Order: sequence, then structure tokens, then C-alpha cells
Amino acid sequence: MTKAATRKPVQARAEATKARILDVARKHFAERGFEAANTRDIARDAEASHAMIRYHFGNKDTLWREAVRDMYKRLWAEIGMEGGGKDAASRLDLYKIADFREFLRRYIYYAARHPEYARIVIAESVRGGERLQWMAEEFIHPAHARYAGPLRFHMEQASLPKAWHISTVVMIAAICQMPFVLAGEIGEIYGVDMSEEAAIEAHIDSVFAFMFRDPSRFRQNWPKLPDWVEGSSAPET
Amino acid sequence: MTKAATRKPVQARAEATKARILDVARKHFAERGFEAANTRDIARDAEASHAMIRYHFGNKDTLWREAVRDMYKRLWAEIGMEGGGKDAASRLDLYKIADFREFLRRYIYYAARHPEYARIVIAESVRGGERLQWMAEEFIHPAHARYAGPLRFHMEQASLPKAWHISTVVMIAAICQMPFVLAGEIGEIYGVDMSEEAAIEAHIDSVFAFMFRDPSRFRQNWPKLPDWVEGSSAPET
DNA sequence: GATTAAATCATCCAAATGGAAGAAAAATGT
DNA sequence: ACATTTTTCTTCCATTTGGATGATTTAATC
Repeated sequence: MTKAATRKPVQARAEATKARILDVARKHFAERGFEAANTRDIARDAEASHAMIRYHFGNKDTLWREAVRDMYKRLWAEIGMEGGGKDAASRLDLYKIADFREFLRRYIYYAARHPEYARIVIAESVRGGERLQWMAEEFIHPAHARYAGPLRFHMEQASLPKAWHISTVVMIAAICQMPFVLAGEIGEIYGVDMSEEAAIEAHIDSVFAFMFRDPSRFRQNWPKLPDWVEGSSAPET
Repeated sequence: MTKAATRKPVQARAEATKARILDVARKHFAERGFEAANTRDIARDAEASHAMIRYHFGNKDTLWREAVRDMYKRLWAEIGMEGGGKDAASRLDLYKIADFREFLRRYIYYAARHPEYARIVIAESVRGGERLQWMAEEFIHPAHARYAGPLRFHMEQASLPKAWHISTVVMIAAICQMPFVLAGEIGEIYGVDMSEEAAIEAHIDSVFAFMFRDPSRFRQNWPKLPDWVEGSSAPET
């Protein structure tokens, strides 16, 4: 009997196992990409036999889809953009510039705590194929559709520089997320841990400075950098 | 006899084979990541038997390093930042704002034509480990060291908004490259091909608008977007 | 407590993959 | 022309991996 879809657990331990596997799977897929991630390692890290993945999810592909679906559910919940946000206060009106800023702040925090999100999107976008198609249709497109209006509005209001829409969307997403996607590189080169609160705050300041030319946030007590950065600032000749 | 390093070809056909393999390898590593890329597919696309990789490069890891080294050589040459740039005219003085802009333009063009570059850096940065360490030490650190001075200078001159150095570097690199890294996603969602000249030019305009609030470049004949973008611009209520 | 269903585990299998070795072919030098 | 070296190919091997199967354990129900 070919059981295509995901099994709905009856017992609590099954629910827990599924959740553990999803959590580990998201991280493995993010760090290694779909193909290089392997079900045995995922199962081991989730403290389950690798047959559990087949039992609960059917196959690797479905596991990936479930992990991604779960990831987006978390993202939208944490960012407070879900239709049924618990309290009305957490629902943001992106046309209001203050709410738009608050949205960016939450977005950056989420990116800092869950770099897997951007990593998975990037990996699949680079790879192309059915998974990207599914992900784009199911999650990315709806999200972009929701932000298109507010973004154009803020460009017209000159809160943001007027630029090509695609570039603007990608640039904003990129400046918010990339320092956390590239945390490994930054650690190697600058010796700074991007997951630390101070680094996150410094980056939030920087994003606002870049996007809104926001001088009010110049706290300037940003994490210190190596001498080869702090030192060289003047032209040599 | 354990031959550790790369073989230096004597005959011309060997040189050609090596070059073909390196070229294909760079693309495969970029698209699939180190682990998921496999030497047989690389060899096949390079029209060589997979034993050739072992013969010319020893093993997969060395092949990767040679591909990356080759990649950086091309990057620096094309961007004109190499010490021995052919004509002095192509050598840029990044402290001059005009040269800095020209540098950005070349950088964006390179990113558009060779998205593999950013893709490989991202993949390894996400993965972490020895390859990232090697890459950071050998290529990324030197590059960042070269740009640190000019960047700080332009922030002091207020050509760029004052922000945390790490954020600034990453944000600039990100806004230049990400639309091409995410070309697949953009194709799915907006139906726009980022490799086309018009899209590249539109993005260059956008980067300059974003970085320098550059109104002079508002050509505005940017590639058209789907209705769900062009339409929705006003708040609903 | 016995019966049934759900969940988990230990094994097995076939395909893919990095790598190794030796034969064959092509180029080079004398 | 012939010997030597370089380059290429075919074949083989051990390991890993996704997936499949049947046994075993755990929980729920009567």
C-alpha cells in the first residue's frame, strides 16, 4: 500500500518524534542542502531510528516539504503577520511607516535566530527545480504579494528611495538577513559572533541607517573590530 | 606514489582538459554545494572520464580548491583590482568616489555574469569547516582588508551612511549580488530573467539609488512587472 | 490482563559515489 | 622508426544512502 502523505500521529510520543525530526531536518537541510543532507544523520540527531522518517513522512522529499511548511508557519507567527495574530496589537499595518519599521525589526531578529530560513530559500533558489517551484508558489509568492503594496507606497512617500521593485524587495531582504546567513564567514574574518545580542542590535541600527538614513539610532557602542579595520581609514597618498 | 598536489600539464590537450573541468566544477559546486556535487557528473559535463579528475587534481577536495582559486583569479582580473592590471587606467583608486562607483558597477556586472561566485561563498559560509577557513584566509580576508579603508573613508565623508563596519560590508556585497544569486526565485515569482541586460541595468540603478540616494540614474524604463505588483500601491482603507 | 493498533527498531537491498589500478592511446624526443 | 612519457579510458572496490521489510516494543481499548 502506497501511503503518499504524512501520517497523523495518534500517540503523544509520535507527535514528539515528528516534531524532533522536523526541527533537526530544517537545520540539516539549511546547512547542507537537500541532496547532501541525509536521513540517517537527521534521524540520529533527532534521537530516532532512520526508519522513523519513512514511517512518519514517507520519503525524504516529503520530509523536506513538511520541514519547510513548518518553518514558514513559525516565521509568520513570530513576525506577527499571520491573519489570526493572537492580540490585535501584534498585527501590523505595513502602510504605517512605524509599523513597517517594527516589521523590519522583527524580521531581522527572526533572521538572526533562524538563519536556516534564508539558507534554505537560497539553496533551493540556486538549485532550481520542483522544490523551488513549490516553495515559490506556496509561500514566497504570497509573502511578496503582501509586501508589494506597502513597499510601493513607501517609495512614493519617499520613505524609501525609488528603485526597481524587484531590486528593492531583494535588497531589503538581503540586508536584513545576509549577515546571519554569512555568520560563519564573519566569524572567520572579523572574529565576531553574529548571534550575540550586541551584534544583532548593531546590525539593526545599520539597516535603519542604510534604508532610512536614520541618524537617531547612532548608538555607536557597536561590537569592536580587529585593528586592520579600525586602523586604516585614510587614503595612503 | 602519493602525488598530493595538482599536476602541471605538459601537453596542450591536458591544459585544455584541466580548464574544462575547472569551469564545469565551479558551476557544479556553486549549484549543488561541495558534497552534493559529484565528480562523475562534473567529468561528464567536461567531456572527460571521471578518472581525469583524479589524474589532474588528485581528489575532490583539491579540485574544489583549484576551482575556487581559479574563480577568484577571474574575479579580481575582471574587476580590475589586481595589482598588475594591464593598463593603469583600469586600476581604480577606491578612495575616489567616482572610482568606488565604477568598482561597484563592475562588481554587479561580475555578479550577474558569474552568480557562482556568491553562491559558493554562501554555501561554504553556511556549512563552515576547513574549506571556509581556507577560503576566508586565502581570499576573503585579503579582499575585505583592501576595502576597509575606502569604506570607512566614504562613511566619514558621508558618501555612505555611517553604520557598523561589518554590516556595511555585508550589506553592500549583498545588495550587489543577491538578485543574481536568487535569479531562480525571481524567475518563478516575477517572471523576470535577471541575466538579461535590462534587468542588470535596472538593478545597477537601484543599487545606486539605495546606496547614494542617487536620483540622477532614474531612467525608469525598467523591465515591466506582473500586475499584482504594478497594481497594488495604495492603502486599502 | 488480554487484544489490537500504533510506533519503533534492526536488517537488508540496490544504486550512487569517491577513489584506486592497470591497460590503452596519444604525444614527444631521439 | 622506436622508446619514453604523458594523457586518457575501462574496470573494479568499499562506503554511503534512500528506501523497504518484518520483527519487536509500547500504548490504548475492552
